[in-house]
Parts: sequence; structure tokens; C-alpha cells
Amino acid sequence: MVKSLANEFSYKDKKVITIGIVKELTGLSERQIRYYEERKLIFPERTSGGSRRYSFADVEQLVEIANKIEDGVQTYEIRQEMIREKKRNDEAAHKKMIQGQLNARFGVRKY
Amino acid sequence: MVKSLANEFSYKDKKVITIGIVKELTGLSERQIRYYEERKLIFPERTSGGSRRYSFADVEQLVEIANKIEDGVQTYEIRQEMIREKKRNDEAAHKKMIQGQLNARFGVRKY
DNA sequence: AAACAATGTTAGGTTTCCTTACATAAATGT
DNA sequence: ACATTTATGTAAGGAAACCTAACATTGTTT
Repeated sequence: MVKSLANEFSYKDKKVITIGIVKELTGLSERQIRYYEERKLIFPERTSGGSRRYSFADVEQLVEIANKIEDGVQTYEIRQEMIREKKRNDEAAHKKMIQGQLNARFGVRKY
Repeated sequence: MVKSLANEFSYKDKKVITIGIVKELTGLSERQIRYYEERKLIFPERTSGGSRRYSFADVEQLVEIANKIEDGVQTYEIRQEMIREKKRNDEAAHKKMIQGQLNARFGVRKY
């Protein structure tokens, strides 16, 4: 229970989808998709030639963004939320790592 | 236990990957990828404009094909194997369906 | 009123993809 | 042995998909 992590990563996070497909999957216009990137809400990779490549996780993220915007939330707000959320995640991950190191040094007992 | 099927389908089988990315992921040439399609070993979808779109499952399939070909197996052979395998699967699925209908009519008891 | 946000549209240019055809070495069939 | 098939490369010409930059528009903040 730990090794499965590398596998989870595989499909959902691999950046393999073109903007045209993202457009189909989300119903957003290319303009919107690129604009949300400009506002730092989404971070596609690029091919050597400069074309954007998205992951399924990105697609889901885009749908969430679109919903918030429909609810009148501005991209700036959404960005702040994302930053706060990331911080929380990083802290949780950090805590877990420290815990792991302690376990490695002093062993664990599960009752 | 059954409804999860729709989800499993999501990432692995969705046809969203262009041939250029497939080439990167597999290390095969575009020529090879198209040839294996010509030999009916792989079945990408097409966009309205005619561009091929592959799934992650297709990518894995392509890697398997490439390995067999490296081992000297011909595309014709591989195709026969695939047909045999498909038949086995269909039969298993059919059997399961019949079983399900029987269960629906006469009920099931799990001891 | 001025500035900003969100989106559409247009233009010109690159990248990526498509099919068809010809070429070839190696394997297979007869 | 000779003909055919397999597997792959490569080239040409064209179409689809993508890119950036710029200008326009309609609301919303400030």
C-alpha cells in the first residue's frame, strides 16, 4: 500500500489532449480555454512545436472553473481559492512526509 | 457493485490522443501506427476533419503489438489471436448476461 | 468616466495530420 | 528459384488544427 501511486498518475494526469478535444469534452470555446490559462488557472504542457496538451485532470479542472464563472465568481477569486487549496495540500503532504521519516527512524506500531 | 462500470470506461478508453502523442508514448513511427490500423489491429476514432484519435488502451495495445512483431510474429497472426481472444470474451460476457437474466427472473440467494 | 473582466472574431502564420504512391529488404509461399 | 507478401521509409501536396496578436463588445469594478 504505497506503490500504487505511480500508477494512479498514469492516465488522469498525463498531458496528451489537444485543445480541440478539450473543447469538445468541456463545451468551452478555445478562447475561453486559453484565457483561463492566461489567468493562471490551468497549466497545459506544450509540444516541441508549441501546441498545448492537457490532461483529464485539466479537463475536470476546466469544468469546475466554468461552473464557478457561471456563478459569477471572477478568475481572480478562483485563483486565490486555488492558491489557498494548494497551500493546504502542501502542508498536509509535508506533515505526512515528516511522519514517514519519523516512522522510518523509530518504527511504527499499529494497534 | 455494477455501476462503477461507467467510470472505469472514462480515462483509459476515451479516444482523445493524437497520432503525434501516440508516437511519443510508444516510440513507434506514424507509418507503423497507421500500418497496424490498415492490418486491423487497432481502431482509432476520427474527428470530423478526419484526424485519428486514440485511447490509452489503444496505446497499450500498440506496445503489445510492437513487442510481438519484434518477436517475429506477423500482423496476420496477431490479428487471429485478437479474434480468438475477442470470441472468448464475448462468450464469457454472453454467459454472464444469460446468468443475469435467470437471476432477474428467479431471484438469487447468496449463502 | 476610466479601467478591467470575459469573450468573440479576424488575420496571417506554423504545426500537425492525411492520403497516395513509390521504394526496398527481408520473409514467406509456391 | 521466383513471385508475392510483409513491414517500413520517404516524399509530395493538401487540409485540418493550432498559435499569437489585435481589435471589438458588453458588463462590472473602482
